[in-house]
Amino acid sequence: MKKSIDVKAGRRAAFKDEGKVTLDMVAAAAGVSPSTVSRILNGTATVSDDKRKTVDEAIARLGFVPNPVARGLAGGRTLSVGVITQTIDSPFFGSALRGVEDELSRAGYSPLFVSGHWNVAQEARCIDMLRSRRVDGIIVLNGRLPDAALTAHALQLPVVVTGRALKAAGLYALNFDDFEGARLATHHLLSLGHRRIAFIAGDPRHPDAKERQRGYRAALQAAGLPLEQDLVVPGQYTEDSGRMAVERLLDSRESFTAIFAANDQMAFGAALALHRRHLRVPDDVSLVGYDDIAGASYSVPPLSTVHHPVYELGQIAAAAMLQLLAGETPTARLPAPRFIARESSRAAPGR
Amino acid sequence: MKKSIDVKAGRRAAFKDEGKVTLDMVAAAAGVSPSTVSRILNGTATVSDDKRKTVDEAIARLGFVPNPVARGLAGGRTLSVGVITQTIDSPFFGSALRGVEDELSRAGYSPLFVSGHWNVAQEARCIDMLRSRRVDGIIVLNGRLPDAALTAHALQLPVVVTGRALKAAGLYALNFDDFEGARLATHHLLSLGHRRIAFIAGDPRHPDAKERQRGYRAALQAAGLPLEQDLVVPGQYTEDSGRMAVERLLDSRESFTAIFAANDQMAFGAALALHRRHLRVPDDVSLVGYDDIAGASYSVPPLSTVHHPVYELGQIAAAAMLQLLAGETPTARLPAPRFIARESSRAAPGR
DNA sequence: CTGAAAGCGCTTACAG
DNA sequence: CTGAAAGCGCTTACAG
Repeated sequence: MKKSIDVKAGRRAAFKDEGKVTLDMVAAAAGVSPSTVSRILNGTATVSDDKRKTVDEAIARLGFVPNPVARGLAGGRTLSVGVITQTIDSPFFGSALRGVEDELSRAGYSPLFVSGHWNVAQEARCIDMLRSRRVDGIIVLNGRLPDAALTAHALQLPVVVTGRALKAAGLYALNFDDFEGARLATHHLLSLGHRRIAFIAGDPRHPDAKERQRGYRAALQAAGLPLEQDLVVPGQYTEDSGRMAVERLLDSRESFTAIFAANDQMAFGAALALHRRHLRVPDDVSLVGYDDIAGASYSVPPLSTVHHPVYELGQIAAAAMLQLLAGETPTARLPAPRFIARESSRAAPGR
Repeated sequence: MKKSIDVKAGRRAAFKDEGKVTLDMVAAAAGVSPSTVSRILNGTATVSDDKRKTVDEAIARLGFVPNPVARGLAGGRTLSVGVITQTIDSPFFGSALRGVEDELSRAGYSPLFVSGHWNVAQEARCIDMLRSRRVDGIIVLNGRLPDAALTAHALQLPVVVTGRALKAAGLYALNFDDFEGARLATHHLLSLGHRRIAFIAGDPRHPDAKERQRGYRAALQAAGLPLEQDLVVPGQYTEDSGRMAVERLLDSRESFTAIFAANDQMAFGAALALHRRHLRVPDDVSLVGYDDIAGASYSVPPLSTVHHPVYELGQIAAAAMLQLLAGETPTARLPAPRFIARESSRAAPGR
């Protein structure tokens, strides 16, 4: 339900008008036409050096700042790009947002962040909202929007999407190698001599969760170990689901010497469950997470995990968007995942 | 350095034009003037019921969505409010952003998030950017901007600021009671029988850090205990500063049975330092934090801390902004801090 | 209660 | 290389 708000009334009552300087004023001050000022501003067409100089001076002297709103109306571009994030306060995507912001602002663009909450309907509404605000392009950070919806929008304005592999006109997809990351993590545990490695799976609705599980399996297989179905327990990427998964595991009396959780948040939940049962990490059980979120290096003990360069993800996504906007074809790829051994994992007992 | 980007070229080459429907088209379809459609859209002036009906139908049939960019230019309002956050990926402010977003979107407004990075110059640039984008108002989440700068801007457009007490025309300030929160936390430790309670102070450049220290002192004083300067160690609100503070404390051979860290991040660092020295929490040392950030309930052991309703902070700040925009005077206050006892604190040894 | 007209601050074909 | 003019899609006094 929209409240109706009489802004003008409030404004009139309380705020004095800002003494804004317009492009026309600059033109008058420099003794040229507005068109010329506009051209200089945009680097369109060629302008004689002396005119450019007087105009530049006038701009500086008057402290002129172009009005992006007017620019948006007249030129069809708003210098803003929409960013659909799932939860704006996510520990994982937070730094991606910073990466986007930093990269975009270099080129004079601003991000418009909206949250989809992993909800298709909500994400669709975000896109409508962003398009009604005439953003120049849209960056979609993961989410559950169908590929078809994305490719359809990409026909109308540039789209960069993360978390899936997809090829289409006007669209660029960026994806982490979750398979490889999970393989590395599992391999780490194997190389420490662990043979019975439990796996706490992520939310199966996320494609990355499936990839991570595939990586876990592939590593076991490469080591010639069988996949024990009983050591694989479902989770939802939340702390609490990690805690419950370990409780279930412990109650099943299945033996294991290590746990690989498909993300750090579940690993934290797992650590708590182990602590409650008086099992020590890593003395009794080795624990490995995934993502390397902010808290990972300061948990007790510090968590061994797979690091994804998330800040770079944001930066690279933004850079790709700028290329798309410039009519170029992006080619950047994401850096490979790196395993970071900290203190939550050590050699298996008796080795 | 700004890259120059020829957007139009890219757009022309790759994207087909969106078949947008304009207000004029709606007017034509409904057989009324554009003015009338505009009035109906904005609830300005009175319109006869039958016209309203035909117009509403035309809007629905054509799927018309007003263009906020044009609205912004013509009406002087953009239905967007700037939000200066310090670090967009902060564990503390993250949920405030969600609160802002949720509340604003109810009224059809969108937030424009920018990061000030606790840097006055950067924050000032953010404000310039937001104003050049013609936001209708600005919400400043803490930060270091001088009060004078804020009150000056508030003369021109509504400003809501958190993290400081300030009264001025067009401005509304919202502040947590950090003094009280710290008093509660210290009192909790005292009531458990702790007498030698170390305090890890926050970044002294943050006013809340001073308030928290005041609260600590006040509680000791109320209990008739002297303030031991040697038990107060400086920190910067980061995990690492918490870790170092505890190391310093331990090296000083000062005796203490509990630690109160001025924020959770420092408490995590403290916990790690204690762990490294083979001191158990809470068996050997009780530990209390402040903020109740996301990880606090899942650290090992779960951290006792002071909870500030940060999501509500965002919501209330946004609601106050909407009131300011409507020419009303906000009166909402923030809820009081609450102490949450978890497992990192327990009775002092010998009690 | 409703329209015609001007204007918000820019950009961009169209001429020259 | 540069200007005059039209236009982006709305809102809002001004009349009636």
